[in-house]
Amino acid sequence: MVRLQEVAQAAQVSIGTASKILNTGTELDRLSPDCIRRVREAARALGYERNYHASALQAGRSRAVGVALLPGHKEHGFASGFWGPMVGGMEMGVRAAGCHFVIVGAAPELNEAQNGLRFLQESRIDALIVPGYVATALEAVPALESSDAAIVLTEHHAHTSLPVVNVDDSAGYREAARHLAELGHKHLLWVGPLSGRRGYAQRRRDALVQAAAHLGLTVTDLDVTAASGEKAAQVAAARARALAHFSSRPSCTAAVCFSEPIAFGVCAAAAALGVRIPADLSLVGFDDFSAELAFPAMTEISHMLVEMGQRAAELAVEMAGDRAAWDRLRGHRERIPSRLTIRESTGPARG
Amino acid sequence: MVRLQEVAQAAQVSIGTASKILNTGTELDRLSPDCIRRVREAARALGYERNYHASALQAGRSRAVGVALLPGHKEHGFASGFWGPMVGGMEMGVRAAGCHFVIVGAAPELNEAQNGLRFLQESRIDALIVPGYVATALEAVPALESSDAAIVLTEHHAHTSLPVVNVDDSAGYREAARHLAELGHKHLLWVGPLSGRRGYAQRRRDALVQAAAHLGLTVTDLDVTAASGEKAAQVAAARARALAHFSSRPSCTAAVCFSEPIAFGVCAAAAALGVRIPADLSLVGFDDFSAELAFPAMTEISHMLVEMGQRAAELAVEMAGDRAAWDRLRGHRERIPSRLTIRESTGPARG
DNA sequence: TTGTAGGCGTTATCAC
DNA sequence: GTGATAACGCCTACAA
Repeated sequence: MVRLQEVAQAAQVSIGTASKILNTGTELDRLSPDCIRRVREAARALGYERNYHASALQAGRSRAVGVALLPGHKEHGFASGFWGPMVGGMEMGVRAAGCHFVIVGAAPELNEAQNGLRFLQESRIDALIVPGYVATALEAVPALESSDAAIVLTEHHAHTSLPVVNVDDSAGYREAARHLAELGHKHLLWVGPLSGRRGYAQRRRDALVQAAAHLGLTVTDLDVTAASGEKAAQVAAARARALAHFSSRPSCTAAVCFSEPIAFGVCAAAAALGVRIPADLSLVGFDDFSAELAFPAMTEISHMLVEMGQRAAELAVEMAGDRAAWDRLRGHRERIPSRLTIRESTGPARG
Repeated sequence: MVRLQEVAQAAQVSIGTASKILNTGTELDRLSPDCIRRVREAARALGYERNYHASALQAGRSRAVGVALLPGHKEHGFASGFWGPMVGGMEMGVRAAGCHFVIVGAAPELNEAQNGLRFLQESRIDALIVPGYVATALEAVPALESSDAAIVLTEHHAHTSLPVVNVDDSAGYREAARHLAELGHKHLLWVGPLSGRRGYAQRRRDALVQAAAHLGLTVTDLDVTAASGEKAAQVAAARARALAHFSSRPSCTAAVCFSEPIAFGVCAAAAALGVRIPADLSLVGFDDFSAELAFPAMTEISHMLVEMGQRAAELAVEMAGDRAAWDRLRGHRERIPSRLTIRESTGPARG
């Protein structure tokens, strides 16, 4: 390891001068260009790199942001594709601010969120992001809330005074309705769970219904409530319901689904019945994780997870910077609009 | 922030004693139980957490492992599901060793791998993992190689003296052949690219053909070479070829595919033709990212990416620990066998 | 413009 | 059993 000391020696300057030139970049204008050059060259020649820990120790902060991925995220995320895009977006956001990015896992006796809190206290990270979606996240919130630190939540719908970044499901459904209206569709089919107590399904359907009404379209419901949360169960349930529905001559020329598994189920039913997509039926999914695996490639509404992660990271970085931001962002909520990605499964309404 | 100093004061001991008790845990047996208790209580009461940077600075190492995700990984990974499982596995491996896990991104003027090298030099991380698959990774290797540091590669097939963890594609195809043989299938169809210069396709097909021969099964080829690397193009190409193939009465009762998109294409063709899966045709895919979206849920060979990431992390941790391991692991290669996950798309051969 | 002293929080060493 | 002291490498402030 090359120390600043050695660089200074090689360049015949004091360690303080070398520090200014290489690391802090302050008062550069007051130093002789020759001196600056000498130091820079010496550093390069010796392969000097500043010691992160020494620097962080003295600065009192780490320029690092962490994300606490709770157990549910991993299972959910690995399978569904949630995790990758969101964490990727965070990475981009963090990186853009010149900070670095740490994945906070569990520790003995400490779950991920608690460990994140510890990382904050250890000043191993300056800010923490805690994604929601899973029950554990909710439980963790009181502790987070009371910790008075730089913490950002994502996809969190319960009360909190911490800043939150959520998806706006509705935007994409409005876009979908508009898109289908432009293609001449008059009668839409909503395919999704009608009975579950999950707010998501209701919000999504409401968005579609409202937008449709606004555009003069009707919406018929096709209830798909799968036996389990497993994707395969949802595909199968949707397929079975769609099979039944499309066997009688249906009046709807377009189906808008609650989720990707449901859309794939409808797609499978269509293929089995010889219902052509999009000629006979336009199909819109939601999630946008594996849309290209469908045939034809599925038009889907995307959560915009990359953007969500990125935005959460930006807020985290903002909070990491100055404590004034903690107050400024108290109670802050923002919603990233979901967006329709048009592919091959939507087309002009059947004449 | 609570310093060790303050805890020591509160507990009426010296700072050195407090350090032994709270952080290093050495020589605990030589201290009075009462003293230990006092210190522990004071620490808890004050909410003391060791300062990570101070500790890392003095120890000369960070107990952190990084992964350099090159640009290609992100695009590839976000879309395909590579990234999530692999990084998740790494996280588990790193965590199990009590280290923490950093995502190394690009920096101005530095790509991810180069930045990873810098992180190593800065002793911001003790070891670095560089996943392969993408061209950038290959280009980065010479620099990594010559850097004499704790670096592990994954899925890297060119020459290097750094330790490498690769997938063993073949294992899963052997399993698939055995599985199908047990179900009474005699004639298999290989569906994949035959002409491309990609080693992957050839290795996978070879594994299937060999295993089949061994079991007394025949293998017929169905060449699917898509116009582009896009998944949708591969699905469409596979569907078109399969449509043609299955329109004439085919002798094969089972199809084994090169990839998940190809398997989805075959599945779509089967649905369109009324070929029932698995009653008329058993279908095996490869990748295992979205197998549950198919109807019926697709039997697929999994890359075992979680295991791969985990194993790479274990090696990285081993190298982080002592430099002796650098030599011990020079030229080390290991292969994680891919594995068949049986779902609903395979069944007894059509009588 | 440059050098130096002091401190960031922890830990290892060694006398007591 | 315990308590000073000197690193770890960098940065700020102040003196020269």
